Parts: sequence; structure tokens; C-alpha cells
Amino acid sequence: MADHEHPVDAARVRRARAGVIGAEDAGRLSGLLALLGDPVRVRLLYALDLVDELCVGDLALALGITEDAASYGLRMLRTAGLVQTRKDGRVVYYRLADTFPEPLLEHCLRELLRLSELAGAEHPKRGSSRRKLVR
Amino acid sequence: MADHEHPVDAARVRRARAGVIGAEDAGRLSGLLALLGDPVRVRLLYALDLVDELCVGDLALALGITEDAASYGLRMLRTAGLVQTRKDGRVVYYRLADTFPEPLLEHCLRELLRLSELAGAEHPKRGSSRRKLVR
DNA sequence: CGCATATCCGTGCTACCGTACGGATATGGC
DNA sequence: GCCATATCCGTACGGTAGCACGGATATGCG
Repeated sequence: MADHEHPVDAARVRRARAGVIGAEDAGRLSGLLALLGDPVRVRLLYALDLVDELCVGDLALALGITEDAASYGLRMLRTAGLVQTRKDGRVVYYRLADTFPEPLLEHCLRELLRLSELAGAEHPKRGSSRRKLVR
Repeated sequence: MADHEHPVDAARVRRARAGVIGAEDAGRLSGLLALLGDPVRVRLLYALDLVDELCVGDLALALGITEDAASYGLRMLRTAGLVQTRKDGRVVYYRLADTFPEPLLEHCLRELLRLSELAGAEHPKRGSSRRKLVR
């Protein structure tokens, strides 16, 4: 591909360069978004938002996924600090983290869901019908 | 891993099962989130939000990425219906789609960015320092 | 008409993600 | 103490995403 050394609109390029989100922030933000960009993890968060807390096996049962998948997804969310655990005997109960901005994120997700319905409906991106997420 | 046939808290499992987001919706939503879960695409959207429209080469220049990467990212966003194009001669100008909920999404991203700063700061997820996003 | 340029497209490669499997660890019950 | 169970962990593997490279296409310019 050509190297394109000559900007077409130098002024706008400068404005964009100056104001665009930095690579550091973009990395963190996209990392978080990528973390949410998984059917299992999104549904885990939704489920935990519904019921205060639930253990790994019950979450797997509720979502119709293997305990491995639930455990893996929960570990990712926990590593990112989005959920926290309470251990009671052999059972580990997961819940949304105290710092979790429930209403905000729920609002965001609801709106993004609406957007996804009209924007990317016909594009079978990852996990739309490829995996059996339920039952 | 054990099969866990006996739910610990059957009531909550039922509640979670009934109210949790469906697999269909989860697929679309996570697909959209995964689409946003890429440093290049997030920054492309930010840049397009700053300046009304910009062509591929200038966007690559502004973000310090190759034109291939810009073209690829823009194609993804266009396929999902998040951006639209205007062709003028050889140059293709990209802008946010008319249906793009600017203030909403911007608000969401800003808040998520804040969340990412305190939640996943110490976890080098994808793209934090792995890729050269700028310069 | 021939050349330069802006963008797209097909292909191949590398890296990584999510899952399954087997085993390890911890805890409770008998 | 011994066994069952809930969860985690290490490993291996299939699938796929994102990028580079070369070429194709289209358009402006002389």
C-alpha cells in the first residue's frame, strides 16, 4: 500500500492528532470493552446484576454453560476488578464489585444493545448464532 | 470438572435463568462491544467524533498507524453500520453514521474509560503496551 | 493515452482467545 | 481419617482476529 506522505486535509489531521484519545487510554478502554465483548461474560454480569450473588456452579447452571466456561469468565472479570468473591466453605459466591457502577453500565449496555439491534443485526459477528449459550 | 447436578440456591438460579439476557441479544451486544474492543477502532471513532470527516490516509496519519490498519478498522466499523462514507474522486471520506448516538456513546465510553483507569490499570490486557498505536 | 495516487481486496502468517480435559487443592460430612 | 464435592489451575488445541504484503481497481492529471 502506498505510503501517503501528503495529508489531504492537514488542519483536520492536526486537530485529530491533538484531541484523539491517547494510545495508553485507548489500550485500557479497549481492553475493558474487549472484556465485555464476550457473550458469556456479558451474561454473567447480567445474571449477577439480577441476583445479588451466586456461586460458580449455579451460574453455569443458570446460563446453560459449562463450569469451566463460567469459572474462566468469572476469573477474567475478577482479574479486571469487575466482580468480587465471598468464600463460604467450599462454595465461592460471586457478586458485582463494590466499585461497579451498576446503573451506569446497565444503562450503557441497554443502549448499546438497542444500537446493536439496528446496526449490526445482519452481521453474524462472534457468538451470535455460532454457540449454544442457553439450554 | 464435576458436573454439579445439584444447585445450591435453586430460587436464585431460576430468577437468573428467567431474567438474564438471552443468547441472541448477548451475541449481538457482545459483538458490538468486541468491535469497540480494539484500540485502533476506538481511536478511529474518537477521531471521527472530533473532526466531522476524514479520509483513510489522513486518519492513518493522525493516529500514527498504517493505512492498512486504518482501512481494515474502518471497514469493520462500516460493516457494522457505525460509520459511513462519502466518495469524492479518489478519496473516500469517513464520518460517523447518521444513526450514530454520539452523545450517548461518548458518555458511555468516557465513563468506561474512567472505570478502566481504576479497575484494570495493572492488568496489561490487549493492546496496552503490546502494540505501537502512536508514532 | 499513460502515469501517479487513494483505496480496496485476496492471501498468508502470527498471536491470542476461549474451551475442554485432567489433575490439584480445599473443605465438609460420615 | 476417608471420601465426596466445589472450585481452581496447567496444558493443549481449534478457531479466529488483525496486520503485512502484493496486486487490482478507479480516478485525477498532464
